[in-house]
Amino acid sequence: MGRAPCCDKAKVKKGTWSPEEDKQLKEYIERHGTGRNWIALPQKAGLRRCGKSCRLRWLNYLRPNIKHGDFSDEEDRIICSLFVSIGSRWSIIAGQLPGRTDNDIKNYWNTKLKKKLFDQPPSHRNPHHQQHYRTQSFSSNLEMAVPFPDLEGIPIHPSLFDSLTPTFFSPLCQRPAYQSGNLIMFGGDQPSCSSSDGSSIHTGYGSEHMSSENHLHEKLLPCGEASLRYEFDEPSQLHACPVDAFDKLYLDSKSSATMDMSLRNMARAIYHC
DNA sequence: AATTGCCTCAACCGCAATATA
DNA sequence: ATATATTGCGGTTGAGGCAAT
Repeated sequence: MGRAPCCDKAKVKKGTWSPEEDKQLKEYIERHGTGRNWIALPQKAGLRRCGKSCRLRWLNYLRPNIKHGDFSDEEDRIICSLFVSIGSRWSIIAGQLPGRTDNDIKNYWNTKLKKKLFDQPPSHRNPHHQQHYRTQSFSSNLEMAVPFPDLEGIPIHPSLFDSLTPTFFSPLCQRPAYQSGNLIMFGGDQPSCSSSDGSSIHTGYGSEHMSSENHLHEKLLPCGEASLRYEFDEPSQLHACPVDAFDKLYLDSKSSATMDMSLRNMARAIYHC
């Protein structure tokens, strides 16, 4: 028996919100608040929408002081540093960027920032090139060692590898990756980054997950305990730790060249192996 | 001008965590 | 302590727009 649906799918409207619906929702919330009950809200507001849909619409688009588009270099830098350190925990990353939503940042990372950082070949519109990228394969027993002097001591979250998987090293996602000194290793007998069911290891935020995640970090990055501990209870603390580490990648504050080059080099090295 | 294919982003889905009865 | 309801989150999808052919 499956989970009960949050609303009657047959009675609720789906798809893009109309300006009238936006107005209706905005006016209702401005007048009455959310009442901490999104399930009941659409009915009270006279909307034929699922409560979750209303919540998403409000949080991502209608609430005041939302910023859209035009991410600044500083925002890029914060997103990258946090992603490298904590992975795809968009809500936490969004917490460090006033006016930005997790959805916006997620989209931005997936569609632009990732490509910008990893300098995806410009031939992506060419089907031949694309096919080449997608089908490039590695020997199942292959072990690679990629030198990254710049990354020594920097905590790299396993999901950084996950995030690259579809485009850059799909075959490698089946293979463990770990850092040894200033080498990032692929293949070999080290423990895998993936959970037993094949899903990413960074799903879940509970303390149990964190301890297992740290355990993985220890395996992945034997580069000092200090860099392995993250305090997730207080998001504001996140800013200092990873950004400090991340700053090691910068020669000066004017340019992101060093960081870009480090990550790009990693992507290139992986790709060209 | 028409077609094809890629990119973007708003929205949905399912699951885990949390709150409440 | 347990069951149920609700919220919050990250992954994924698909419509629409755009560029290349």
